[in-house]
Amino acid sequence: MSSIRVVIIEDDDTIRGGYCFLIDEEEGFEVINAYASFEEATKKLQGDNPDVIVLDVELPGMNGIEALPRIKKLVPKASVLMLTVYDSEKTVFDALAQGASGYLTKDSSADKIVSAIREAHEGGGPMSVNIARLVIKSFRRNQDSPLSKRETQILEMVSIGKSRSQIARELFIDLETVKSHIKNIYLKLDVNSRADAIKTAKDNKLI
Amino acid sequence: MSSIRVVIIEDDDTIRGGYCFLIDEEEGFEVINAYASFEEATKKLQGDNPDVIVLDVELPGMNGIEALPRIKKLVPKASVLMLTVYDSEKTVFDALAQGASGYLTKDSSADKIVSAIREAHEGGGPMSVNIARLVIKSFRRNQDSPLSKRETQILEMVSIGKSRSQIARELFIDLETVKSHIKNIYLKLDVNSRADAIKTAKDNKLI
DNA sequence: GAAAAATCACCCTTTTGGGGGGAGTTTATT
DNA sequence: AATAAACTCCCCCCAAAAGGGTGATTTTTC
Repeated sequence: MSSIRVVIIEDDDTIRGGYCFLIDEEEGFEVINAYASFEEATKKLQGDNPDVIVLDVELPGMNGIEALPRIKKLVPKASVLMLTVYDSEKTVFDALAQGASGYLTKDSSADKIVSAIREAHEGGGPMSVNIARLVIKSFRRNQDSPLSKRETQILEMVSIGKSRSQIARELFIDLETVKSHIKNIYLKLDVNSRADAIKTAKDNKLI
Repeated sequence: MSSIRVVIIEDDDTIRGGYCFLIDEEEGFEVINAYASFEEATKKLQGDNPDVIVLDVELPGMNGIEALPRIKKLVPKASVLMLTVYDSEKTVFDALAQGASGYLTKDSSADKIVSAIREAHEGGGPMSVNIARLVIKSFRRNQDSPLSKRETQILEMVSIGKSRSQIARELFIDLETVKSHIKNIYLKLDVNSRADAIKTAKDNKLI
């Protein structure tokens, strides 16, 4: 069984050194290379042929989020584990959308990071609890929505681009009924267009 | 410092007994009650005043997902930790939307469950790696989209209900240009309506 | 039995959407 | 330097859809 080939991209010398040592020491892990920036890594990354790349989000020059799609292009088979100090919602979701395999905050313990690398390599999705909390929160619906069940259902259909008549057909109700529901939705949300209704609803996690 | 009050709802006698013992034994935890179904739990739940509820998804009678909103209504301050054998995408997301605090598969080790209860109580979002993997996968964009950057951007705006003219205004381009982009999007996706475009795009994770 | 939700009806005008065609400029990529 | 892809804008057409007003009936729910 060969070792998991790890590459680290992290600008802070101390942290980089620490991770290097700590991961390389671990049984079954091998740190191939460590870079202080994406620019530095870019030419040698393909040669390194890493299984897992530990990528800092806050990087000088091109940041981790911007670098991620380029890295995926250079070494598509590598799993990328994002490492960050800040857990801002947008950054996390952007990273996940770009194909990050996992997301850890830097306050994670050494063995958490090591096991996260292993999990990422095995196809798992390691996440620190505060990141998971963010994600879970983003899924959570508002429990006291002003909208009725039917209204929520219809707004959901509106939100995926369905027309009134389509909705009417699919719910086996009259077009007029759909109009009426949408009118009430607009009233309750205090908007007067589909786009505004969708925005308001999403902002308030009604859909 | 008082103990974390835990209630377990799980139909399998053996598993329920095991969890009961295992959690109650733990320092700082107290199992107040354990039920075999939601129906059984429903009357006594408020009196139990739990901090964390461990809720099985596969329950006889009303299943865990259906029970979840009712439980949240009975004891809103309790964190609910879902426990399941199956990790189907829809079930997981439904549970998270209904306000589950965390989601574990039953193959999780004893101390993982205990620490998950603690994390849930502390406001974290415990998730087993396979669940996290699901969630991450759901965020991941298709890396080789047929759509151009601009087209993706416009489709994204279409997908949140914006009209052509709104899009034109916001992007500082002509209405005709937007039409043209949308025409090309339809061509590439082989559809001929907004709703179909959105559906196809989402199915293929283009947006 | 009152209130909220869900259903349907008919009026009106404006905007939007989808399809057809063509054509110029910029930006990559080779 | 050349080709392709992306981005931009222009014209035509017309049916469908959206939004607003006002009102009424039935079913659920509390």
